[in-house]
This record gives sequence, structure tokens and C-alpha cells, in this order.
Amino acid sequence: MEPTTIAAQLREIAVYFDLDGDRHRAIAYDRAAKSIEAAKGLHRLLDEGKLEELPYVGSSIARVVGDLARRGSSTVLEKLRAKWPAVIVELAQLPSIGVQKARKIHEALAPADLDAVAAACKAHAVRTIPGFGELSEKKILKAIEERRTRGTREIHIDAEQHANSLAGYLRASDAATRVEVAGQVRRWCEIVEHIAIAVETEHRDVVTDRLANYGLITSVERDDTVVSARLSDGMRCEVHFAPRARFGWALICATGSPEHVEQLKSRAQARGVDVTTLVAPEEADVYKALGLPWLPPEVRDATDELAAADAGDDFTDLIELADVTTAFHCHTTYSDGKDSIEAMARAAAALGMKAITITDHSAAASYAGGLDAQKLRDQHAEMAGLHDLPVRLFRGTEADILADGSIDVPMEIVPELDVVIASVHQRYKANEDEMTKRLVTTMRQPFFKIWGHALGRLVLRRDPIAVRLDEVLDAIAESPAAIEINGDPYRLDLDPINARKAAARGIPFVLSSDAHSVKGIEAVRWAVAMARRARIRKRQVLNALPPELLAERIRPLAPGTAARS
DNA sequence: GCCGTTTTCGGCCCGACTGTTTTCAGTCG
Repeated sequence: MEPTTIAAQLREIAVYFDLDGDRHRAIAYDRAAKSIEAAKGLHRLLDEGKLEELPYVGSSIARVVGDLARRGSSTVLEKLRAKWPAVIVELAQLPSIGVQKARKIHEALAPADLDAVAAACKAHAVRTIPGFGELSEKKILKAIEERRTRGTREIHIDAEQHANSLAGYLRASDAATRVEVAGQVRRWCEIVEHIAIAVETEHRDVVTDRLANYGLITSVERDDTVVSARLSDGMRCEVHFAPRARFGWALICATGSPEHVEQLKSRAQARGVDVTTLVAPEEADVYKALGLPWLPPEVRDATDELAAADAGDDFTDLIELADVTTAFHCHTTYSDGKDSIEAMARAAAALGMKAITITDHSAAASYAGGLDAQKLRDQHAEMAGLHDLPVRLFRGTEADILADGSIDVPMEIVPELDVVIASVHQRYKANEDEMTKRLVTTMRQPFFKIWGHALGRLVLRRDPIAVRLDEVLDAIAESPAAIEINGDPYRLDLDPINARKAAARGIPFVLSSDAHSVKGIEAVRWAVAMARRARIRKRQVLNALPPELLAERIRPLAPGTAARS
């Protein structure tokens, strides 16, 4: 079981102790949850019996964590769940409702579930409880309705952990011969609305019983072929079951998108194929029966993938992680990174990279300890002194795009740089006209630059900047420039839909990690996934080139070009 | 339940904000 899953259950236990009125014990579990999440190598600590070395983890919580990790639940949690109705915990986890309000509602109305709470709000029964009024009723109703329609939403990295954790738990069942994570996680959607898992089994009831015992599951609805469950944080979870002969179709259905599946059904009907009875243990067997090549999950978005396949595109030349030669957009201790140049370089090599671009912040990014020309030259001096590194080093900068569209890098130092990334870090809220003009100006700068985390969004946390993107893309297409697909799992920027627009203009890409630590370099896998969703091929990705060719393509000034000031 | 001692039991963050009140309880970061 993954650390985040264990932490979620510790937090659930905290809610119960809060309900019991044991505030301090609740805080202890909350703190332990945070500690478990932050722990490095939790399972190693567990195996070595060293859990209690973690802050806020004592002998009691260590035992609970051990139980959760080994068998997916703990007697403490089971007893507390038996004592308190699920509706209280669900209520307490709604926004603006906490443990106290949840308890008051339960004491006054004893609702069976959230639907009953919603009904009570509509009947104006909640406002009769001391401390509640008209506004509270409206807020609660809204929160319940939002949860019902949307469930909870998670960014990909979080949903992936939840899904892997649940899949691992189901794999331990002897009755499950194959378990695959499917759904939006498998399609690398930036926002995941529900988790989906496909299970190959001849004994569906056995696996369903095991599912119901998973520590994070609060309710299970059994259907014919799909079991729908609710995780304690509100996330919906679908498990698709099929025997071996039908697993291919089950995995396709579980993966989606729903529209893609509908298109396949129509196609099957037109061809007189019954996909539900077809003997097809693998997805490829189903696609083959429909006259199609196996389609990567990333392109199953019901835009034009079937038409493209019919026209001969089998998507085998989409960019892959193994194609990436150069760890792009990496920060070091010179600005706001956590690790040294050498450590970053060795980490890139360990991931199979042949080169790394060191691109610390520029002077305007004072909050991040940005480098001025002198510090940049100091950094270059250190790089020149690093011998016997397993990768080639590129000297770069992630320069701020200033309000007037100029790039915060002194012109006299541009010829000394191997690469310039230009990003917006300030004045995010400029209006659409200003932002468009600013970025068009930036892109038309006469030297080669890469537009970093283009729209500045943080998934589910910050909206993209206001800009007429088409105008900026047109400017890039006519200028020495490329676009970054930033793999930081909180950014994922430029997004796949807009990246397709850029790709259609022939604009080249770099796939970066925006790493601020050695671990951060691995985030390039999200950049690759976003690029695959945008149907980007290996030939369109600059850092899939061998480093010596990459160097020529990204050098800010062509050899012999004088720097202009 | 954890922590840190005044070493084996007492203390555990707090202020802004909101909605409900008429002086405060509860949530959130």
C-alpha cells in the first residue's frame, strides 16, 4: 500500500477521534499522516522495524501503519468504522463542514446518507439546528451536489498513486489472474475524475469481496460486469471484471474514453462483430477484429484517432520516454534547486540520458535566487571544471519574460549560452491584449528561445494566463523558437489540446521536467505522456535528437552571428 | 497518541474569516 493511501486512512482515524472528542489524539494521527507522506523509503523503514524513527510516529501508530501496509486495514480503523456511521465522515470531509458540524447534524437528524442530508437541507430542517442558518443549508446542499456530480477530482500524480495502490491490493488476490490500471490514469488525463481498474478473473465475487475490504473503500455497489465503489475521500472507483477470453474488451471499456468506446461499438456493429462475445484476451485482438491497429491509450480521445488509423497511421512513431536523450530544464542550488550540478548530471545519466540542460532562474526572479551575469559565469566556470561526468552539460538559463516582452538575459552573455528558456513568472494577470502583445514580442526576439511552461497554469489550482494563443503560435512559427511541454505534474503545460495546435504549425517541442531536485528529473515521463496525447512524433521533439545535433538546433545564436543589444 | 522532560505525566498553534449570533463556534491554512 502506498504512503498516501496509508496517510489517508490515518486521517480518517483522526476524524473518528475528533468525533469522540479526543482532539489531541486526532491531531496526533493527523501529524503522523503528514509524516508518513513525507517519509522516504517507507517500506524499507517498515521492513527494518524503524517506523518509530519518523517524527510523530510512536509504537501505537507504527503498529497501525504496519497493519495498513501489510493487510490493507487495521483493527483500530475497523472498530472505529463500526462505531460511527459513514455519513459523518463523508460530511466532515465536505468543504466548509468539519467534524463538529458533521456531528451536530448527525445528532439532530441521524441521516442515513448524504442524500438524506441534502433532503433535510431542502426541507429547511438543518437551519433548526443551533449554529446553522439559511446559508449553511445552501453551502451543504451545494457541496453534496457537487460531490455527486463531479465526485472528487485529482491531478494525475495523486490519482496514479491511488490507482496503483488499489491495483496492487487486488493483485494479491489468488482469484485475480491479471489486474490493470485503466481509465483516465492510463490515458494520462491531467485531471482524473474516477479511478478505473480491469480485473481478469473467473471468480468475480471473491475479488469483489476483497475490494470491499480495502481500507479506503466506504461503499460498494455491485452491478453486472462493473463494480462501482467510493473511496473515503469521495473519489469514485470502477472495477471491470472479465474472464480471460473477454479481457481485451473489458480493458478497452475500462480505459475509455467513453466516446472512443462508443465509436468502437458502432464500428463493430457496422462490421457485424459482437465485441462482448469475441474471444479476445488482449486489446489488440479486439482492435484487429475491427480492422484497426492497437491504439495507444493516450490517443483514445475520440477526436480523429479512428480516421487516422484508417488512413494508415498506427501511432508507433509517437514519442516515447526512451527516445529522450537530454534532461531538459533543470535547476540547481545556484537558484532554487535542491541539488548540485554534478548530482543533477549523475541523476540524468542514471535515467539513461546523454545530456542535461542546466537552466537556473535569471536575475529578475529574485524570489528564486535568480542569477545575474556574474553568477552565471561563475556557474559556467564550475561546469567547465567538472570532468568525467557521464553526461554532456548544456549551459542555459530560464529567463523571465519581462512586462515589455524582453527576455531577462544580458545580450552580451547570450553568445556564451547553449540554451535559453523564456518563461512568464510575474505579471500573470495582465489582460489578454497586453499578454498577447508581450509574448509575440518575446517570440520575435532574434535569438532562439524555448517558451517555458507556456500558459502558467497549475492544474486544478491556477488558471492559465489570458492570451490569444493563436497569435503567439503564429509568431513562434515565424521565429527562432520552440515550445516546452513541462512535465512537472502540477503544471503539464503546454497542455495536449493546445500542443496539437502548435504541432499543426510545425513548431518543434522540448519535453522537460522542470526539475528542482534529482528526483524531479523523472517528471519527464509526464511531458512525454502529454506529447503523446498531442500526437507528437519523435521527429518533432528536439531533445530526442543526439546531443550534438540538439546543440545546433537550440543554440541561441548561430555561429558567427553577432549579438545585438 | 506523541513528545519531552521539572523522567513517567502534562501539554498539545493560532489568527483570519465566515456565518451565526448578539458574543461566539467552527473551519481553514
